[in-house]
Amino acid sequence: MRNAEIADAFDELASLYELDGAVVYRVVAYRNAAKAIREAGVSVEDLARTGRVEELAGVGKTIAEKIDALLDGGTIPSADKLRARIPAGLVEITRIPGLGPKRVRALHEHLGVTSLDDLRAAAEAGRLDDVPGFGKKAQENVIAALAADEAGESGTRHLLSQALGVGEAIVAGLDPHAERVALAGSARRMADTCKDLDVVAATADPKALVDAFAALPEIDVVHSSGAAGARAVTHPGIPVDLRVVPEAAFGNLLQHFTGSGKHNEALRTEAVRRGLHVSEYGIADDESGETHACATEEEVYERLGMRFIPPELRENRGELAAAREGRLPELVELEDIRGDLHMHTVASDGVNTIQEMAEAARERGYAYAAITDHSASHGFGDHVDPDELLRQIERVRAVDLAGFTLLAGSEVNVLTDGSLDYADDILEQLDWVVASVHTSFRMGRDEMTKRIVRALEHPLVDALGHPTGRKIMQREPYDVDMDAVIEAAARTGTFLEINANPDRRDLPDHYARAAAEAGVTLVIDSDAHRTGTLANMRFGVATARRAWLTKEQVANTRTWKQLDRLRKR
DNA sequence: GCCGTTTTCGGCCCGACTGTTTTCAGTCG
Repeated sequence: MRNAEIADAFDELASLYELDGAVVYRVVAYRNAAKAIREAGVSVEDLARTGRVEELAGVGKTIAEKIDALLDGGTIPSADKLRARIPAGLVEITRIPGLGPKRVRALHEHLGVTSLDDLRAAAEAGRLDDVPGFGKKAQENVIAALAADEAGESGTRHLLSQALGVGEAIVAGLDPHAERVALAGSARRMADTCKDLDVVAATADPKALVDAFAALPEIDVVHSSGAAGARAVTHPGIPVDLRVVPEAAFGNLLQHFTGSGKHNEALRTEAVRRGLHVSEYGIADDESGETHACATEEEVYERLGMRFIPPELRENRGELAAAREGRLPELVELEDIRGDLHMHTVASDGVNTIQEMAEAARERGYAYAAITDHSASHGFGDHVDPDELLRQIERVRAVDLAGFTLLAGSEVNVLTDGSLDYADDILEQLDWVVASVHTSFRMGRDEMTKRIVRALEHPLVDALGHPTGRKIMQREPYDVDMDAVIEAAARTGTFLEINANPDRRDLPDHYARAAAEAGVTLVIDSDAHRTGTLANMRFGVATARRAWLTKEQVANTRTWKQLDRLRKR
């Protein structure tokens, strides 16, 4: 059973208990366990089978037993019992903004509501008034929320690349009007997706700043505004929260709104034990009775006895203990990247020539790049047959740019049996080989695992491209045993790619971290199909940073000569 | 239900906002 499936089961169990009226701490415990399972990086089923599942933070005896029951019988008995009592539609209703577990329970008990349709009928008939705690306003809100839900306007997440574009424009637009302004939230943490944008600012004149905010070209409509900030929606439909404080507390505000929620929760729990209470306004000290405002984030962490934690690490995945003990990794940076080893040209589905891609790569400051067009059997777009590949190699070798090495490579398809679609005598003539799965995504887990492991075992495969095949919010990863893939990469000395395309970011951060811990070297590639998208490298580096990777764990922070010596061939 | 440089029991982050209330519970981030 996949980690995601086990995690889903515990998220469902949490929702069921919540609707059943269980104490919130129990609900929180199940949610925390679900998060730990989802982000585990190694197979939780394997951990459970070997009696090690309680090593996960947030998983104790009871949840370990429930995992065993789930793996053996396919369901969690306590969830079965709750499901018999709590209609499935109620969980759906809690997704309506403003309707949490308590109020949904009240709707169920007083009106017999069991689904979104029931809720709509009750609201339109004006029967919500009969429920304690519900008034006229609640009725209006429910009707509006149901309409927004039907129009698909609620709860949509946005790719980081889209959110960042808008967020950075807003920050630039506010910059002349504020002492300090910065993007916070999941965008600053460089998460895969963002629900909204959080912008924080410091100024002595909040009113003027809010007015400037409302007048920005990116802002479509402002929903509410006051001295503390404003809430608005941008033209691309991304909600934005602007929060304003005096400059003296800017560090607290930035720290608070960068999150993550889980990071802050754990940070504060730890602080309370030392008599300190952290909020967006400062750090309150029980002993002195005073609240100390921090102008910088560095000071916030310092006062809590920790090193500064880079935003990408703030997910409550062990960063607090590491910061306290001074063992945070020195994370890889965009400036460390010396070359890009996966890009396409007009020879397959790219839009620029070899020369153009090479020049653009050199302009980015790289010392080397590999041209890796798709291989012969590629099922879509143009393709490169073996004879054409030999001519392509000649064309690549003919490019002469001072101080820059252009490598002849290929993104070779891994066929369904794990073999490659160029013969070895062709592959041997290439400087660099990325092997990728592009067909038969839905094959069974064992078969897919064998297929990929066989490709990793090929002596001429330097790296495995986009190893899970996921497309963020569009396509699930292949059903593959990633533990086995990581083990095979470590054993054979094959690099695993972090594909930097913002809708892939593949390997995902939790697997990249597990891979590095298993001794695998990662390679971060843009997979650019035009000169402009070479700049996607930043998203790959962000994923690497979220995976706690250092410069040493990333192959292409090295010179080509050093990298050549590091690889298996 | 989890967890432990005060604890194996008794705690478990912090504040804003909303709508419904005469002082607060519920929801959200």
